[in-house]
Amino acid sequence: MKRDVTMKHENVMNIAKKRGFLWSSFEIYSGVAGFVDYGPLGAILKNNIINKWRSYYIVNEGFYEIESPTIMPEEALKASGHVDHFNDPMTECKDCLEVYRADHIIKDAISEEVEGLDNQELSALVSENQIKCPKCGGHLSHIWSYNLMFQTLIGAKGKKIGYMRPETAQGIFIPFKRLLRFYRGKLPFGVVQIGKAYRNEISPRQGVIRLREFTQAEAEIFINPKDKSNPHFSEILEEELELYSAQNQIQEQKAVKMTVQRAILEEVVSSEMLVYQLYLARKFLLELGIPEDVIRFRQHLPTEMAHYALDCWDVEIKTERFGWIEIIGIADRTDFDLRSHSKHSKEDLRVFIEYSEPKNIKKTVIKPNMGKFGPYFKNNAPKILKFLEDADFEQVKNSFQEKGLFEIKIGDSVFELLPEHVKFEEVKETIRGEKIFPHVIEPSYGIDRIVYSVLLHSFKEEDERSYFKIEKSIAPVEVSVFPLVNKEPLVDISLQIRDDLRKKGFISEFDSSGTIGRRYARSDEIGVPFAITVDHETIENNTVTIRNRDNLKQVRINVEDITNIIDDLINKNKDFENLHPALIK
RNA sequence: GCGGCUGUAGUCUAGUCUGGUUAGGACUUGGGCCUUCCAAGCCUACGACCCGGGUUCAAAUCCCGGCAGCCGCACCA
Repeated sequence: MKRDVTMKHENVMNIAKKRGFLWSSFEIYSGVAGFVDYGPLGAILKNNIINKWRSYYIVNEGFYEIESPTIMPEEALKASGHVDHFNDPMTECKDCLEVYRADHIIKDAISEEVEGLDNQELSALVSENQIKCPKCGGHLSHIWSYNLMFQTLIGAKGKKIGYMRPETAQGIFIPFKRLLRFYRGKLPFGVVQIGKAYRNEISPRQGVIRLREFTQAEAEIFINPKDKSNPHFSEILEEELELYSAQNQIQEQKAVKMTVQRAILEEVVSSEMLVYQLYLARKFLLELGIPEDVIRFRQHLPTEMAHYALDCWDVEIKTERFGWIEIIGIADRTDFDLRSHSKHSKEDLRVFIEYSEPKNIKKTVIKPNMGKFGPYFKNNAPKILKFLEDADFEQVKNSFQEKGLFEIKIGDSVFELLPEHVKFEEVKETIRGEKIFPHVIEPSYGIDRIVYSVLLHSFKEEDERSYFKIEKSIAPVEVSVFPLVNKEPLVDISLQIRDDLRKKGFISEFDSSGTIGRRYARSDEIGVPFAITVDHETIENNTVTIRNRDNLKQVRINVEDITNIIDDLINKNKDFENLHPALIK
């Protein structure tokens, strides 16, 4: 039987809605596309995923987290390029009402690069070249800007334009000087931020895959452009990655599985630091329970890569409904952002890199003979002095030999420098280092898409049973507690056990409604990994059964051992099969 | 944004074409009975015509607008 490929997606989303994982927002007001609510279980799941992310990047990598505002002033986003990039010029056909990216159809029509032109210039091109609707040949409307950023006004007078941030990254670049000082001036260092970002998508229609408000977890790793190594590189040489390089894509080949070592040797991935981030992303996804065979790394084609990026890889997850979707982007952003913020803010955002050995250099400087220089040039002397600081002495010397003078052009004026005005002097200088803009390696996780991937790939349908096989370390509810029948004293004992579990920090639920089978089914459906059942034997010998969601097996354990055993299973990652084998029923 | 299709409890659905009594059913859920291990059964309760306007004595039903969903196109630095 041929299965509808969208079935699984539908079923997952239905249960997610029914059981409180994901809802579309503002439902009682008909909803607004591109926004979702995380329900009670969805919110825990999302937080569990985020906390695992923190354990990777903050605990293991030693990066620190910051939190910056979600509203940003226009200047900051001008510097980052978002004000220009997010203003897409649009036009519409007056006849067939088709809407186009104006720059795209102009570029296609006249085969010229039109990037950077404003709407008026684009409109002029349309009329000069008599560009018509590519579909029906109709007249095109005026060109307007569609801004993908949500705009707002800051302050009571509402004069200052602000935008909801389109990515969290900028919030890390802007306080770079403070961060550099926090890390005591030494590269490399990493900073992370987890939070909401906003993009006013034209037509978001893929549910949680394309949201107008979404959660990003981003790390910005600042490194020396001349040293993109990673201290753990030697430990991961033999790790395998499914790499779908730009070359593979262009030549219409398949993705290639290769070791980390080979990826670097063959220059498939541009740096150790970048490939280490790919490895880390894969490890993280596997630990969330996402199967290996639905993960791949796709390199951006030169044409799709942001203009500032040097190398960029998407971590993609295979879905039945949407094909391969990007859930993590890992880019080498070079020094674009810091350089740009530095230019716009006029703050020096460079890092002083000390050479391992100070460099002693000899150079010849042009030293003015002020006794003659001053009286000769008079009030022009200061600017000529400044000019000579950067001048090439060889050039001056040669000019003296050939013409007996050297012409200095400053603005519209020309000055004649004579040999008697200066002397050449050889000086020794010690250079201890240089100031550079660090490069940035950025892993950027789309948390909402990861939540979707976790739900999608943990969903199991077996016979009459459907459930989320959510990795136990991120399961929203950790333990269910049931009385076998809804009778005292079983109910009372069950409630007591649930409360003990809660006191030990486990999210635990009690259920006595319906039959035991129904309760297991309800518990499975929300992915609770373990269920404890209180039965008649409990009264006799103080034991209960613990049931494993994934294989329905039960083990009888002592009531006193419950919290320790749950702790072993969930926090210490102990295998259910290795619990008290003598007691397996 | 454009075009087509669709909107009835938490879910699936009858009723809409041909306007007319209290919008019917199943599943789910809550309460109770029964029940000693995987959605059984019985009793009982809660629960809906997407929103706004129009036509009409009367609108879930016809018309217009909005919103949302699905499909196609476009868009997705």
